[in-house]
Amino acid sequence: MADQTDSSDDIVLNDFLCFGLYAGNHAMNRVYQPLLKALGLTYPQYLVMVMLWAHDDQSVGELGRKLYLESNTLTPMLKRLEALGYVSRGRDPQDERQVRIRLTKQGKAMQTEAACIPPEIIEATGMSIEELKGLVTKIDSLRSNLSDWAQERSAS
Amino acid sequence: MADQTDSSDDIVLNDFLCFGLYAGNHAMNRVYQPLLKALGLTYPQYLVMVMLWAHDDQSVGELGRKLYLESNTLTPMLKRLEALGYVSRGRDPQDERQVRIRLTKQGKAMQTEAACIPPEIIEATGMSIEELKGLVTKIDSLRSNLSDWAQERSAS
DNA sequence: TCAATAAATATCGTGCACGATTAAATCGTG
DNA sequence: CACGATTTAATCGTGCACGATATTTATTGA
Repeated sequence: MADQTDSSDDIVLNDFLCFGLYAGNHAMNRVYQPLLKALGLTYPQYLVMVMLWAHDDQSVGELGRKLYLESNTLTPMLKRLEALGYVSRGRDPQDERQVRIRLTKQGKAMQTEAACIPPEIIEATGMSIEELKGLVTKIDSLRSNLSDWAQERSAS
Repeated sequence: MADQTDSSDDIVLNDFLCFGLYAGNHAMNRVYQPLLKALGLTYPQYLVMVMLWAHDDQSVGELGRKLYLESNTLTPMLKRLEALGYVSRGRDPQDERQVRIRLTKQGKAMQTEAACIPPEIIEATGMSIEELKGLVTKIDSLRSNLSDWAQERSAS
């Protein structure tokens, strides 16, 4: 009985954890929203742009693996980004199955406009860089564990 | 110049933080999904049920304040829970503006079925109770800071 | 070679999230 | 009492997230 805590405690803790992520994500969204409105981007669209700024010319699948999203979510989103004039979409001549996403001139130019956002977010968190680094590590480790568990689950 | 770290570091850190919450939330969703499918609930619906199990008979507004959601999200969700037979919706006779949400017999009964979920989630996190407690505290503190910042922003 | 399989993307339907707006009930103050 | 302001839900439109399925291209193996 030393290796297991009180189960009612587990319930509460779990609820707070799942809810914490849920609410934390929403709160982050709401901080980003006014900042992104100036760029005409939504939060998920911004994440796509961040990925492309880091590494231009990626396939839908590559973006999906990094963002943990699939084509059913990405395709419509990328079409919107294309309609906004920030990316181009085109089949890869070497493998016509793939669609390659590239930044347009306008999309590249946005990176400098967006540079003002991260410092604002850091400030909004009200945490020190050290605290944030620790939190990022913990959350990523949590995400990784959860992903592994879901993976094993679906395999069985 | 001692009070500000390298700004390029900030950019990376910020991107990882926002993305961490985003991806962590998704991962949590994906762990819950197969468990909740047995109950016929979605993740946000489950959160509503958790709130009602803790305290039955709440108004839409009360639920919204706890879940950080508003009627535009809650009303359709609560109607679905009503259609599923888990809650009832009715105007408060004392204040006809309010709609009170109550668990049905079936909704109350589900609590015992759902009791098996939290321990599974705890296991899926692959973390110790102490680690989780620390993480929950940190994330909630982050959420609180972000909310305050968004609040001040919109006020100005 | 060519049919079966696999891989990559797209489509469709449902449910959440949220800004903006609307409608109804209540409250407050003259 | 009356009427404007406030509170509470609901409605509408758009975009994300995702399960299930379809479509197209590439690969593999008799």
